[in-house]
Amino acid sequence: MRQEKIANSAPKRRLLDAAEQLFSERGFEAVSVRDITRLANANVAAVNYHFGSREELVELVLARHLTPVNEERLARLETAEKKWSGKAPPLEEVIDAYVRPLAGAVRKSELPESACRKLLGRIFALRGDGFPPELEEGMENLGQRFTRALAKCLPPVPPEELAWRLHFMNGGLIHLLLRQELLQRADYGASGAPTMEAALGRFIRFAAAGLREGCELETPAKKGPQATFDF
Amino acid sequence: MRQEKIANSAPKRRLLDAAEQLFSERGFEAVSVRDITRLANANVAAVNYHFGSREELVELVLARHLTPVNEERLARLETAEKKWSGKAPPLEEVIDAYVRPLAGAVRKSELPESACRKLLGRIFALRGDGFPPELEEGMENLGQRFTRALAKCLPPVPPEELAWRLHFMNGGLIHLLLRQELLQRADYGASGAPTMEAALGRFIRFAAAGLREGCELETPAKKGPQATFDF
DNA sequence: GTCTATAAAGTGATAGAC
DNA sequence: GTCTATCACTTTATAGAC
Repeated sequence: MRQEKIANSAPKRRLLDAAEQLFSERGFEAVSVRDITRLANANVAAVNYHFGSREELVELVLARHLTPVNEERLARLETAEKKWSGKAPPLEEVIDAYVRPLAGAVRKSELPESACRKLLGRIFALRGDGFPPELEEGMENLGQRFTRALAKCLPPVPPEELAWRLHFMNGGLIHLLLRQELLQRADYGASGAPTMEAALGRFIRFAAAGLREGCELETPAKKGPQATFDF
Repeated sequence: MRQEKIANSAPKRRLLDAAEQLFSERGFEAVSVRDITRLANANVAAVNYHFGSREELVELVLARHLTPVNEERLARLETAEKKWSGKAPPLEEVIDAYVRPLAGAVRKSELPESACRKLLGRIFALRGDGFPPELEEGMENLGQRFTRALAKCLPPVPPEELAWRLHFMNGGLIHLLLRQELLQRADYGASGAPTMEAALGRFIRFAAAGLREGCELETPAKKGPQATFDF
């Protein structure tokens, strides 16, 4: 018991922090054990002693950041569904349940905002290639759960079309996390408001409009100009 | 002169093909010179002899695929602008100029469709980190050129908001290229039509709706429900 | 052009001293 | 828990034989 406290204390923490920072900057593959121990001021053998292997450390980092986000996503979705008791919640509220937990994770993390944001982006970008089966399954379930919820919000959108649109949405979200610095001007958000919240607000509106495409026009008259352009 | 013909013949080609295939599967960082020479049935020294170094080979692959795509993007944009002589072309037509050249590149390439698609995705995902300055500059110019064109299509969208929306759009596009296999059912496209064209058609409609968000409602009455949900 | 041999540096992991 | 020393590879690149 007392041992566990010692095991979780300073050096292990330092290694974890160093690893997460480097992973966020360079990606998981491009960081060596020696890079981590150097930054953490620890011995070369420390990673293997504390985490078993480099691979186990990577999987720990993945799970540590992914699991709470996905759990909160599901919790928020259930809250929204209860709130609207049976009926489909507004589309924006479902998307909000999907993306808002990312802002919470960034806020709660001890990493700097940009590092945590990029780390989350790296993690989601890894999905389907290099993900441990347990996390892969969690993402799969989450995807199905939200797909069903969104389908209820968007009855006119056929399932295959919806799948594609959600794919585009996920791409936008990953890019938002991973490459926000490509929008170099940092002075967008007014006052001291956290950038992440503002960015997600913009994202929700963009994604909602994209997902809804073709739904809002109940009047058949408006369908004319849309058909003019052929894809 | 005769020497150049020999230098560009079979072995060099085989190396290039092998490299592109492996890069598309694993990403540029995860492929070693030995992986390439092994797949190309060439000697370990062949890459250095034919391309100078691993890095130069990577940059050649980047330029080979990126440059023609970006050139066609600009050409199509200019064609569209001439066609509408001064006035802003329809939004969908500008997005089309931006994304359709990707389908052309995939079609023209000797690589299998999925390999070429993923390779292009890997390339665009690399932008801003690991891009040679020349290509970085080209992407920067292209981005500014299209941003101006799209701003003309979307006068009600403020510049910062447009920048964010284009960022989301780019993310969706990269994800479409890189991770299309996450949409496992391959039987979406009807008949023998190339998947890439169909996917881009869907993407254009999604992106256009997202970019246009808030523009189509001229009637102030409709703004009520939108403001109900606060971001 | 192609090949072998080798240099010089880096990788994850571990045995065993302290 | 920490550290050194070391193993067994792998990496890119090149000199020099053929």
